[in-house]
Amino acid sequence: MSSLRALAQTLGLSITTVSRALDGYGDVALATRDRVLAAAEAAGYRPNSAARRLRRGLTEIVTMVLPAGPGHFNEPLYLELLGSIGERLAEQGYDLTLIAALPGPDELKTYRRLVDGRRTDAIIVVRTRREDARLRYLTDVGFPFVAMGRSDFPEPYAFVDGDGEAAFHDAVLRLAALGHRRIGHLAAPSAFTFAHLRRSGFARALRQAGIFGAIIEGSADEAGGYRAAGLLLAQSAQPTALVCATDSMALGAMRAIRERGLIVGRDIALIGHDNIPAAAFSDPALATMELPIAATGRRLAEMALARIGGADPRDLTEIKPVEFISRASLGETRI
Amino acid sequence: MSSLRALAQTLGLSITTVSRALDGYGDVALATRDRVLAAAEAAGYRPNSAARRLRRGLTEIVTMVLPAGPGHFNEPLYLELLGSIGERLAEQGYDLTLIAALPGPDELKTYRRLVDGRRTDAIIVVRTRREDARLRYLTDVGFPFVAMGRSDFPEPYAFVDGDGEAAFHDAVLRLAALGHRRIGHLAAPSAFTFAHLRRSGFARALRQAGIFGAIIEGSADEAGGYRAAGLLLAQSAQPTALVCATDSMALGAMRAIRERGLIVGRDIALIGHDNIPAAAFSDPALATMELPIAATGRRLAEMALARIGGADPRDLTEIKPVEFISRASLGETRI
DNA sequence: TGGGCTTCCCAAAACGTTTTGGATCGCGTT
DNA sequence: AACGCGATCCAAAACGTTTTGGGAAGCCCA
Repeated sequence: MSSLRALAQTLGLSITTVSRALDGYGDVALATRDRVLAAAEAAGYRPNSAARRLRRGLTEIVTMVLPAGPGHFNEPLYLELLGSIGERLAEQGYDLTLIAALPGPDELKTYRRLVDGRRTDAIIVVRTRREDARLRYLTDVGFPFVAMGRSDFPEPYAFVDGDGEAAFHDAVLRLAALGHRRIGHLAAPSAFTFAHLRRSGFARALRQAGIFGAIIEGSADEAGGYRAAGLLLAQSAQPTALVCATDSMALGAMRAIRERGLIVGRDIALIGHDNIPAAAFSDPALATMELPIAATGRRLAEMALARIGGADPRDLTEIKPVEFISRASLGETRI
Repeated sequence: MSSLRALAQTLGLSITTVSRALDGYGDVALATRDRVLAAAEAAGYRPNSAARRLRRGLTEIVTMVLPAGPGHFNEPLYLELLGSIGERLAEQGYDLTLIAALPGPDELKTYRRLVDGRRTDAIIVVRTRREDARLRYLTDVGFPFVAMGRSDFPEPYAFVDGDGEAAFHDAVLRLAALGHRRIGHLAAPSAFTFAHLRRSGFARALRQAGIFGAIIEGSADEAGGYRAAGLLLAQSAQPTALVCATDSMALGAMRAIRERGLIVGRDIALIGHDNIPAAAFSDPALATMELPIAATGRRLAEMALARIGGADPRDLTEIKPVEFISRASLGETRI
């Protein structure tokens, strides 16, 4: 209905002029431009996106591939991230589309379909792994992408990440300052870079403070934390503090600790990461670390747009500081 | 590069024939068809979606509008929902796009942009309200949509919803059977239909069992539950059980209860709704009710596709049963 | 007067697909 | 011998936009 042609007809102008008026070219008389804008407004004109996309060879779509599936999908973090990314993209007239792909042999198929079918202008890769075939593939075909999180991938790529290494290093030193001398770490699967970095920061701080530590790996959810904490607490030299790779794991650990008759914050200090909503309301409230998700999402969106515009990925890397949030689970000074 | 034209050229066929061969028309000789399919496969041909969309007047996109913003966005439920909707849509070659829109005066603008710009073939509306201008608008302009949740909107529309009324009715009767005689309800804002229905079921059960109850409304998150529970517990006749509109509220209530020196599951029974991951790991584990989210998402996707195909919304309504999940917060039999 | 420069406008091509409305050929039927 | 018909194929139009490559006035200056 309300096409350029119709608008042009009612205005007695050519399609070209109307189009250029709407796009704000200096090419068209001011009076004409105002007339066109008024008419477009009145007619409720919205350019047909398919036509514009076909002509310009751009989809005006950014796609985020979610690590779907049990234990992966239900992280509150991602929803907030989606919200902020979408908002930022919308400011530029871009849409955010979502697609699920489990890690595994078929994972790349999803990416190939996106790339070959020109279904999107850029891809946002999340949950990066140390060895990540997705980054290799996208780099090889020269497709614009942005990663949330880092990878061992050697070539330059755009990313935003929290400084998990520093955050966990800092957390251990805090515990040490409180008097803790045996500290455990519930690590997430080390194939994920974020897990690896947090674990490294943890280990570095241990060495630096010259104190004793143990690391046990579990899945990054409540069940994983529960199981890993159970194993750790069964050891002879029980830790007096536990630093967990994620809040979900920490909540699982809380239960394991309770079941052993110990009290979080008194017998064992507990720290998580993410600051999920439930963390502030656990018993006791969970000390945690927070990466500002909204800002991260916006930055990811901006980087994606920049990559579409041809920006060099070398200029698009950002490691954000992580804020420590002290809560009751941290306990009082020890000794 | 790999366009129909290129394919046709290498095959010595017309664009028409190649196109029809790929679409499986009976119009083309079997031998030719095989030849085309093989060539397409070899060339890695993927139809340009913008061109196809322009020509067919379909976007092959379904859009979900998320109630963004604080206290709305961070519900784990929606992420899982997105995953299952997306998966089901992908089976039909449809993409799922996401857009954020806060309830408020500008909310409809978002919907208008979607509709007028033909940016999507169908819209999924979530967090329905009793008075919901979105349903009115979409119905008036005749745009295909599917709602997650019901509304007082009088005209027929497609929806999937959990039977919250029955679920809360049932929950109260369970508590009554355990001996509870004073039961409180932490309601979510009653403008939302889900909150209204859960409250109705609660109230109906009270009348039926002839027992005493109190209802306090709060926002549907931890903070709202904390506040509402605080108010309720400050009353003279303290309830012995609390039924909360959402798990998040229940987790907030837990903290309020603890702060008064009461023990959940002993002094006060507590029931939530949603079965969020944190519910199983709270202290004590939270009894709750669960709507199968994955199935709901799939159904929503199917309904959206059906509406795009022109199906009558009258045939697309489904109220799913809600499952009760008993956990420690329910406590033992009373009296 | 005429050439050159702006300013404003436009016709037509192009993006890659689907679909319409035949065209061609071979074969069996009348 | 002419006709009809099924089986294959195809040229061209169309979807609605952006962009290219000018064209027509109007004005200034020589």
